[in-house]
Parts: sequence; C-alpha cells; structure tokens
Amino acid sequence: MLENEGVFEIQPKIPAFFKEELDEEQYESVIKSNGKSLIIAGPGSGKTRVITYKIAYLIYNDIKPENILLLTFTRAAAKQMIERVKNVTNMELNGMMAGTFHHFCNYILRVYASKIGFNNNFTILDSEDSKDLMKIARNEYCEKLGDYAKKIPKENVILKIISYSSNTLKSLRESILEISSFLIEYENDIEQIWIKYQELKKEINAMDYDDLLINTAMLLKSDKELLKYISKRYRYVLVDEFQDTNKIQLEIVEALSDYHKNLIAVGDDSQSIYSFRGARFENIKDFMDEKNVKLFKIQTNYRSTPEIVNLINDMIPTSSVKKHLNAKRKPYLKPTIIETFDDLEQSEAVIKIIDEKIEEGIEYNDIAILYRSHALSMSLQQKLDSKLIPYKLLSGKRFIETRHIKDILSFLKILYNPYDKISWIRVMKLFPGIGTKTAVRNYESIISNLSEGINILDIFDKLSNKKTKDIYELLTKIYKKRDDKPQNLINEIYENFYKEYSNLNYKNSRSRNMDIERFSEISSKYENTGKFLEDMTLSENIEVRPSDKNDKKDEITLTTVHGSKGLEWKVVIIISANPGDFPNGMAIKEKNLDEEERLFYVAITRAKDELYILKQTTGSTNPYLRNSFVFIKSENDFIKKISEDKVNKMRVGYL
DNA sequence: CATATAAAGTTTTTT
DNA sequence: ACTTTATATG
Repeated sequence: MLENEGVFEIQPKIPAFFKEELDEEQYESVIKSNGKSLIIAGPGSGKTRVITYKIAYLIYNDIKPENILLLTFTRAAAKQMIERVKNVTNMELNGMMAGTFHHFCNYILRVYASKIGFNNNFTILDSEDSKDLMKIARNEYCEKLGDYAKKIPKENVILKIISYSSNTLKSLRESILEISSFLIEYENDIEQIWIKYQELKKEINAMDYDDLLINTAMLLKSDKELLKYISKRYRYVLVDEFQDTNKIQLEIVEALSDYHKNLIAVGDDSQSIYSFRGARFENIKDFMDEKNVKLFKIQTNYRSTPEIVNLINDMIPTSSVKKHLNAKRKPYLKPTIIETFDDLEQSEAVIKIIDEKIEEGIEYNDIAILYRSHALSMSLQQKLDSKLIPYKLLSGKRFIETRHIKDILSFLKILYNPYDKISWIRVMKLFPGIGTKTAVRNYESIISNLSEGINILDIFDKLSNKKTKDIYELLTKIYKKRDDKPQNLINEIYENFYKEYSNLNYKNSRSRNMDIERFSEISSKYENTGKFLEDMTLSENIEVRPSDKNDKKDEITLTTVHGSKGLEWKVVIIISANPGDFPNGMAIKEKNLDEEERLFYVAITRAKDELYILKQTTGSTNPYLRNSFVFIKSENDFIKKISEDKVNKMRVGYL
C-alpha cells in the first residue's frame, strides 16, 4: 500500500472477514480504490456488496461517516446500502450523507439559495408543474403572434429540448438538431420562451428538477470559497449508477471531490438507459481514459443461471466497453421464447406460465413481468384482474402525481411559498365559478398586495368577494395553523373542503378519499411542512399501502424495464418484444437503437432462474406501427438476433 | 366573456 | 385512464 499516494499513512486495517465475504475482484476494488477510481460492475456481480464493504472499509480506517458522501440513483438504494453497512460494521453512521443527486442538491440549495437569487423556501416543480409553467411562458410569448403561434412547438416539446440542452451542456441549436431537427426554424422562438420560463421560475420562487442540478453546479463553480468549504468536508465521494449520470452531475461530483480528490464511481455502461434525460454512458468511457484513474472490473455473475448468462453475453450492447460475464451458478433451464398470435393470446400465455410456476411452488413475489412502456401492460392487467392474480405496479403514475393528491399538496405549497403561481391556480380552480382567467387575476392581486408588504391574512380578507369567499375563508383557517404538523393541515383541508369536492366530482371518490387518508398518515411522520414537501417531490416511491400490515403481500411485479433497474426475480417474463413495442417505435425512427439494446440487456439480466420472452405474430400492438416499415426490418427485432442454440422456442395459442 | 360540459385524442422511458 | 379540444350555457 506504500504506493497509494499517502492516503493512509499507516497500514490499512482490513477485518479478516472481508476476505471471506468478497471474491478476488470485489476484494481488490474495495481495498485498492482510492483517488479517482472506476469500478465497472456487470449485472449480478455484487455491486451493492462492493459499495457496502467500501464504506465499511473507510469506517474501519477511521474515516468519519460525516466525511463520506454516497450518491445513488434512487433514495431506496441509498437506504438499503446504509442498512447493510450498519450490519457489516455494527456501527451507527451518524452524519453520513447518502441519497440521490437531487436530494443532495436540494440540501445544498436550501442553505445557499440567496446566493443565486432564490428564497430558501423555493418550490420544486415536478414535471407536470414544469409543463404548466412552460405553457404560461409559451402563451405569454405567443400572445401577439397570431396564427404563427400555432406552429410553434408545444410546451412539452420545448421542455424536452431545453432539458436536454441543460443536462448535456450543449447549445440550444445543437440540442434541437439532435432531438428534432425539423424544429430548427423555431430556434429563436424556443430561445425566447426559454428565457421567459427562466424569468417565471424566479418570479414564483421555484426550481425544476434540472435547476436543482444546474444551480448547484453553478454555485460550486462560481464561489471558490464555498467550493473549498464543501469539498473539504467530503473525504470520499462515491457515485453509484455512474452510467446514468449526465454532464452536470459529473461536474458536481468532480467539484465535490475537488479538495480530497477521492472520487469512486461505480456503474455499468451496458446498463445506461436514461439518455433521454441527458445521461451519458460515455461518462464511463471518458472517466476510463483519464489519467490516474484506477480501473476495476467485477464481472462474475452470481445472479443468473449459466443458460441465462450465456444469452446475456450474446446480447451485450454493441456500444459497450468490451466485457464477458462468468457464470457461477449451477445449470438449470434455457431461456424460452414464446410466440403468440396477438396480445390477447400473449396474456393467456403469461397466465399459463404463472399458473405453472405457482403449481411448482414458486411465490408470486418471485415473478416479474417487464415491458417497454406502460401501455403494453394494459390488456395483461385486465386478464390478471379477471383471474384474481395479485399483482403490483412498480412504475406508472406515481401516487404523488394523481390529481387528488396534487390538489391537496398545492394547498400546502402556497402556505409555504405564497409566490407559487402554479399551485395557486390549481387550488383556485377547484372552486365553482373560477377558471384559469379568474385564478390568474386573483393570483396577480395577491402578489401585488404581498409586494406592498401587506400581511397575507389581511390580503385574504381584503380580496374576499362572493366568488372567492369560500377559498379565502378556508385558506385563512389553515394559514393560521401553517406551523402545525403537515398532517393537521391535510386533515383540515380534507375535512373542511376536499372530501365534499371529491364526492361531488369523482366517480371513484371512495378510493380517492382513501388515498388522501393514507396520504395524511404518511405525512404524520413529518413535523415540518417544508421538509414534507421536499420529500414528496424528490422521493420516487411512496409506500401507498397501510404500514400496519407488516406481513409482506405475495404478488407479482409488473413494471417497465426502467422501473426494474437494480432489481431481480427468480422468474422474469418480458412481454411484447416486437419491433415497434420493444424496441420502441420512436426509438427506431430516431435511430436510437443503442439505447434499446441496453434496455433489453437490463431486462434479461434481471432473471435469476427462468427467463421468458414473448412476442406476437401480428407484430406491434400499436396499429399505427403494425404495417409500417418498422415491422418488416429484422435488424429491429431482438428475437432475430438471438442465436437458436441459446434458447427454446415455442408457439403457443390457437392456430 | 368565462366556465362547464361533452366529445375526441393520446401513450417511451422518470429524478 | 386521462388530457386536450370543441361546443353549450350562464
């Protein structure tokens, strides 16, 4: 260890059990990674184990937990790793920072918001809120343009382009050309709308998901003192899922490790599936090419049977760094490809597989069904419902994004940040006789009164008229309690207003009301509304089911491939592997097949024991794509790329 | 004129 | 299922 740049002046302490718990590759990457290091971890190779032991190793060598920063892709992953480190070391990890980039950036920005012209109670806009605000920006810009305005790209298109531009640090022009070159004639319009959008965010004291990253990067870049202060704290910066980081995230971690220069990145370039959000698997290649970067590879596969690994090795994405996985498990079954006539027969075939597996004694929990997009699971869901097979949806509309929950949240948001225009409009429109126009007018008078320094309760009183009386009465009531626990506020809103609104406006008000009651229960864990709101917008999965039922339900998992990241099941069933469905039709058109290859790779590497891949003779479920060029070309067909000897093929259904 | 209601489109992936 | 749009109503 003498050549190790003096990281440890004395001999490192390595507990004896490390040698027993880790294989040779894992051991090397735990013990020898320091300075700038890159660990390329194949699927099922024990990546979590390596990160866990790396942190444990640091702690055994007297690095304080508060001097370690772990950035992960999901908060759940961070939590899981912390728990595992606790188990390994038998120590509490007080002060250790672990979470997603967005959580970390939020943490920094709440402290230094004023340095970049924001108030520290800024609202975080989720994607729907961003879209609403972009729509306002677009409308304002389009106001005097007449018929031309109709041709200008819609808000979601503009958002996609500017988000890509910010995340890749590419110019607007370059971004338009890459994403949708045919829109290049609107470059100037898009630019103007973007500027407007930025101004609006400042006005309403809000940041979108991208801003959290951009503003943090900007802050660290512009303030050298601050950079030193923050980066001095983190003696070790560890980044998980490095293949899904974008340019700005790379900048951020390089800044954070600026002082101690210990940056350990872990990832697998073959599993990079978030390019639409600016993720660059090239971050891994670039990092590899840098001087003084120590490279480790862990390529033994402990997850899947040799038959599955055999297929995996065949399907390693062409864009990847060269690799080969070594199987460790005992032989079992070859993966199976099943062809059915259409998606109805496909659903029946899936049910048949499930029934067989249950018969064999496998639990529902051990089975997952993966697909490229939500829509592809619809007919299967109906079938599962009718057969009373229990299942859960991992991805899909987040609980927090359902209309009723967003409504309730909006009330809290305006109490916390009264400039939050999006939430104001949302809240006001809930009341009869008020549409967008009136809501905006009301918002504007509230803001102009606020800027004159008038107390908000007086404003409510002043602006109350026969149309708005109910709103302001309710708001006055909850505003007076705004320092209470968020649960009290939610209950107040629900009991005094939303319950009635829900019963009146929703056919399924019963289940929506139950959601709100559950939401109130979730909020009871929080003392502070601000913290509650941050967590709600930044944390991916809110456990919707009541917590008192501790016994884990036995159910099948249905999820998009994106949602399956990092997970594994004994039996994995991939449905609709048709050109146009998976690979996705848009991706084929945009010649973005590399990413689809990586997605397919992620999908098949989730399987431990059995893998089933289903396709249909009718081709894509989408009738628009069915007869198009996409359907015919075999280069777009994953199944055709699989060599015959690696799989069993079956034709199921009525002939 | 602004809102409410009925009809018609729409689906890649998500922190 | 859920949002956008066209038409009716107040």
